[in-house]
Amino acid sequence: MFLVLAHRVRDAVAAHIRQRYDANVSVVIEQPRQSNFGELALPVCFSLAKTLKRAPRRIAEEMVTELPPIEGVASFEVAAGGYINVRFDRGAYGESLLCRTAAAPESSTRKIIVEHTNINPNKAAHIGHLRNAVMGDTLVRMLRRLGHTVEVQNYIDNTGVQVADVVVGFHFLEKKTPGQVQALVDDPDLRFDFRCWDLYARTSQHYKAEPESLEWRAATLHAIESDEGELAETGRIVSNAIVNKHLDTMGRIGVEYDLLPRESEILHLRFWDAAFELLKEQGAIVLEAEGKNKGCWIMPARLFQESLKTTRKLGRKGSAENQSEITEDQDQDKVIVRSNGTVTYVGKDIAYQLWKFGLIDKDFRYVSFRTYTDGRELWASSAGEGDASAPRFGHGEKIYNVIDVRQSYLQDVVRAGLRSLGFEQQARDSVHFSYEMVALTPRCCAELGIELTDEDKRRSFVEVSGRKGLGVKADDLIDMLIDKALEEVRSRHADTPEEEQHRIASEIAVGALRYFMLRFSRTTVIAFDLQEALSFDGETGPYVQYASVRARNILRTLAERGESLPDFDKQLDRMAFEEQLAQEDCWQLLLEASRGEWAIDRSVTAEEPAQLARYAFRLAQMFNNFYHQHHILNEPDEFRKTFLLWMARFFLGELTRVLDTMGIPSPKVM
RNA sequence: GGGCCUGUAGCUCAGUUGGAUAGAGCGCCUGGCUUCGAACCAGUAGGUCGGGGGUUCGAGUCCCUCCAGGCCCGCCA
Repeated sequence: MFLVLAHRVRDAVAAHIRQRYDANVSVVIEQPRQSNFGELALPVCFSLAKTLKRAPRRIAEEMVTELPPIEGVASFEVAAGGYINVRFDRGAYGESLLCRTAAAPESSTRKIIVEHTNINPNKAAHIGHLRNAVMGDTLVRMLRRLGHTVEVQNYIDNTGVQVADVVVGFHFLEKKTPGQVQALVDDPDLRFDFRCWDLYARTSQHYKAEPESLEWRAATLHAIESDEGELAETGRIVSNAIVNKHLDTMGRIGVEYDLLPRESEILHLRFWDAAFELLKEQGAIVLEAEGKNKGCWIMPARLFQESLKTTRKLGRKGSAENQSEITEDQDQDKVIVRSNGTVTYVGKDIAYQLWKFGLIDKDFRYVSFRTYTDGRELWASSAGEGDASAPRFGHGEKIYNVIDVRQSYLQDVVRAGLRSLGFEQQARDSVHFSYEMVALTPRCCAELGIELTDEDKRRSFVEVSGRKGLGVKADDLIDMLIDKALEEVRSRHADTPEEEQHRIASEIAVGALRYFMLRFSRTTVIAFDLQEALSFDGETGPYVQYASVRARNILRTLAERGESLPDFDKQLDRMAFEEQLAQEDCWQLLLEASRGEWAIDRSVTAEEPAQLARYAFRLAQMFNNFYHQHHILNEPDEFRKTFLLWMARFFLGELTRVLDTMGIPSPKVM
């Protein structure tokens, strides 16, 4: 509703300005700094002042008297140096929310692909992976809420060095056969992914101590790529088992996928060959005849350096000066195909990105990988037969790649690849949804018994490292959150059955975790602090969940007292809202609660999920305040009580939807 | 050496394409549970927005420069 009205005002004012002043300026809508200024603020007169060469305040005064009436708007006011503040008709606004027929968003045929999680299938997931998955999953939920068709892909690099190193550990260090590794996977008393976590660190240490053992890695990589022999078999066992563990972990926090495209199929179905031909034809890559890259197919540096400049906000001032900086420097060229004929990681990524847009004449075959409890099917790529009933994947029109910021350079190269193939639009529609890493504070390391060098101890944070085994496992963190929540739940609801207690604790844990991962903006390094992450007070997921529980409690207690919920449609009308909403705190809460869709829209446009988290917190905060001031069930005035009950119910519905958009459950009790 | 990001209250962070009196949480201090359960609410204290220039009606926000910190720049993935 808020969004509808805001757009109506924007369009009406823009039309008025075109007609009256013959000027075409974009009408920006802001939220006033102070709530008593009104519901919308228009700074448009400031920009208009430049073209009209008149004082902004004068223009505003003139415009306020000349603007035609707009449905739902009560008044316009001039403020400060030339703002136009807009006040809504409260009665009409309330009434429109009463008989709201949640207009289903127009579903578009445009498909958006979001790729996220992408964890190497060689060890347990850690907290950095959680940030990726929560951010990606929230983006998906927001897009779907806005009516988009979204396909979620979780890319599995099952042929890379990371998997190879764990295979090396099992085969060469522990002398285990594929059968013995499979036995470890099947052992119910063993966390296979935790076992691999340690083994991976051990193998890395071994390489350091005995560099000649790196031959094992080369042999294993080769075996995995050709998919022959015991090493390859162990590789399949490891990666499949770990992928399943990752899916279980993500399932705990409500993250699901549609497709697992696997690197093994990118290789075996020769996606790269198709992409290679295209790149050669278009001259995007060239065969280097001499120098350090002799015998390699390379992408010249100027391609992605120029591409960078066009993507970023138009170069600096002197472009001539900049031109000279782009030199024919071989050091900067990016090798795509090695001199031995094998393709690099970026090359495969370009091929994959082309496939996602439907730009190469190749497709995977698909097999079902698992069925989620809600009945949704998760598919995986396959080089074999494939299932004819699989849906059509790929062919996206916009692609979000949720990958941490350290991959920016490679993502730029991928985009440059598209651009030099002439796919300008697709390059623009390839979004690197980047985010900063999750690091550990020295204090956190100390609490977890992780040894640090003296140098690291002096830093404000330490990077997570799988090779060093340095990190916090996702499942460990989730377990800690559940334990802490369970303690609280037990002390508050001693009579509740244990199973129920555990369910509530899990919901609170998920809320705490997902909110924590969302509340920081994407460019902020999260210096992970255990105590901070385990907090349930203040700006946290449980705080927001608690507000919804309070609203629910009011409605439940009403029923327990034998009173029935009033028939709001009959008892409330425009006049009633006008009267009740004259009270400022009620109006402000209602207004904020009705802004959910607007918040989601803004969050997607700004490509910043943290904005939605902050909106949810602000809304919860306002309700907690409201809750404290109005003792709804004891309200003596029946009419007012009806209104307040409606407010509680409306708030509950809206907050629940926003929480759901962030993948945060709304517990029945807390 | 080049590219990107960050610097705002004691700590952790927001700050809406330049706009009205710079905000929140935590922590500290004070007050509030016989209530729809306090995982809460109210209040106090706490700021040269890293430093210096510039652009204009207006700068935490844009430009330049310096300082500090982080990430990336491989025939690894």
